[in-house]
Amino acid sequence: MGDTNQPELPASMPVAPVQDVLQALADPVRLEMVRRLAADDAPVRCSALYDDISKSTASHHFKVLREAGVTERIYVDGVLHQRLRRDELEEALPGVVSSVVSTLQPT
Amino acid sequence: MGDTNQPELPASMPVAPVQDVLQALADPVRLEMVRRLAADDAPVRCSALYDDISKSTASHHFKVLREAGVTERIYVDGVLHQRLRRDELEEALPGVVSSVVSTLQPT
DNA sequence: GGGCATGTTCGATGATCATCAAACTTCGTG
DNA sequence: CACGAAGTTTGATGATCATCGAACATGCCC
Repeated sequence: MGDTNQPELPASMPVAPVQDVLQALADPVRLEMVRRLAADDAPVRCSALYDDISKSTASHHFKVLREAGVTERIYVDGVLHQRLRRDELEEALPGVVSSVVSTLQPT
Repeated sequence: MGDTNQPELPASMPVAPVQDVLQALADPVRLEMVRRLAADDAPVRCSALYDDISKSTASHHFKVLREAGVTERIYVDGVLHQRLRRDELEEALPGVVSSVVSTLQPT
């Protein structure tokens, strides 16, 4: 019917308590994911968010980020993407995302 | 001579890379310590920064915070205190401390 | 429908880390 | 100087978590 053929996805979590958000960001792999998400400021294909780890590990990190309310999943042209929930995060923890994301990465 | 009889303490670390700061803050015990430090905005006696954990555990957490450049040790009247390095943190990661500290704690 | 690509879930394994008690250091005080 | 208070260090233990491969789910395309 009016079905756009986009698969249904569970509703996004609210942004979790600071503790959990910090924990989510405090992992190098996840921080890099968030950096890449922030760089585009648009939904990004999952596979573009990591290198050198297995799909299952990546999926695990997606889950952690999602359950902390940092990201959400959306379909774009039938392809799963991750989106950084900038506005919600800015409201819950003003300054944190931009600060964390804009810092130079140590070698 | 001009010696104030204050014991010497090693110089403070520079604020560590974001990764390490986040890791330091991403522990409930340490976050509570930082909250108490921020509440006073002045050096605080070590023993006033925690309850329900052993001295050795507390000392471990102090070390983590210190090595991330989040806190430093100073002597006040011959008594060891911890101080939150607000200014340095604000410069390195603007908004993070105030955001993290001012959030309501979940029960 | 069959095959392929892309993510997720599950179970197991190894590494990291929070925790503690005990021994040690250091300072202040009687 | 001996004692006590306050932190630190060390070594051990248990819990948490990042990682992987294998099996499963889902959507796309020929």
